Amino acid sequence: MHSDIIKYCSNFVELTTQDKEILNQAFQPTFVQRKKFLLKEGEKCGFIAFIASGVIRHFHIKDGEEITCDISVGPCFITDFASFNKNIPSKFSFQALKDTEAFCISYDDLNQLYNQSTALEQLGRIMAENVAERSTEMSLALISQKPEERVQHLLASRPELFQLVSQRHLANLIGITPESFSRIRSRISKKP
Amino acid sequence: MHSDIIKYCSNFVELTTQDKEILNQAFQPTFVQRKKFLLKEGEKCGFIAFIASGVIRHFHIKDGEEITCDISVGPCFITDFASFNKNIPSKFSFQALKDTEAFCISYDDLNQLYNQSTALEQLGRIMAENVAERSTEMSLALISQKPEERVQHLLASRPELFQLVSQRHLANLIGITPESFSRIRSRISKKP
DNA sequence: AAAGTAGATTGCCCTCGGTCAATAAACCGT
DNA sequence: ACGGTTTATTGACCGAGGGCAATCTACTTT
Repeated sequence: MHSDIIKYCSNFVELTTQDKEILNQAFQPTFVQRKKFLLKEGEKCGFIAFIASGVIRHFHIKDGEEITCDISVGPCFITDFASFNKNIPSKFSFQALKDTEAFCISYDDLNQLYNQSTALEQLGRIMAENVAERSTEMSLALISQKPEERVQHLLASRPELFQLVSQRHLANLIGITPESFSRIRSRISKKP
Repeated sequence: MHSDIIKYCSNFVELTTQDKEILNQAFQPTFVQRKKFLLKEGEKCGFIAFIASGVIRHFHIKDGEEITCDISVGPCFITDFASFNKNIPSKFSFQALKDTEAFCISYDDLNQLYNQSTALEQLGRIMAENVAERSTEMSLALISQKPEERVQHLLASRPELFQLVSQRHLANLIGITPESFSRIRSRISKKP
């Protein structure tokens, strides 16, 4: 629902009635059917999307292969900041893995919105900080842990993903092949 | 110099005379001698630091080993958002590799500053977006490229680092051992 | 200048994960 | 329910990178 944006954002900042009004008007509802795309690599990512419900897979194509680099489960915000801010083609595609209810706002509308309310500007900052935090943590995991540790960490920290997405995508996410992912899993379940 | 903050920030937002005044007052100068620490892992990172000049190595300790996960060359801002925002112990140490001129602001002072000026709130958002962008790119490189590609990319994109930091640190940064780093480099210089 | 410490390089061996291929199972569209 | 496609698992083989140790060099420290 449209009002989910309000509910979600209220977790981070205090919104006035007017702020809520602005949010409601600025975000355009966009339904994305399972397997369809919210963004295709090479296009400009001219929006920030609030994913009210559903699941979005972020992937990049390398040597003809899709590399899944993130899985976003609603409610959350997604965008490609590099493309969004610099107005350049995106390196990523956003594909729905489940029917997804999204609400999008364009660059210009967003900046206008930022100028109208400090709470919203603050919200934008907090969202960016959260992305920064998450991907810093992800980089650290990738350079400091071995594949087997990363599998264990994934099992422990995001078990819900195993119902939502295929193992080949999960394997990409932690930088290994689907075959290794399968082998490591079976190795883990035998040993412990 | 203190005024470097103003110069740097002006690249991102328009600052009024008053904004400049506020910035000057809010940031406390902190000199960090080569090899000394701006932050030690386990402490709370209660500040955002503007690095006016110098070089800071970010590292995390894993199994008793230092894992260098970022190198920040001034001018730039650094912090650990996870620790800073949630007020929890940091997973990182910040060590100066060169004598470093930093200017720090505390959490409370920063939030006060955000309330005083939308330009500064905006600045905070843009800094966070930049971190998000950089570390998203870093994660992608780690999951989509092989060690040899990452070495080549590092050589191409940040050659200046080879003068500033030891190879063992650069090796960590791209998730390989110093020995492999050395071997891959010599392999590269022979082949093409 | 000497001694001691840290970094870089190289060799050897080994392991883990990558690659390729075959099979089996689950999923999909019609 | 059917045939076709995608996915998961397993096997066999291989090779890049890891681990360890020895050597050599460069840098600090006194």
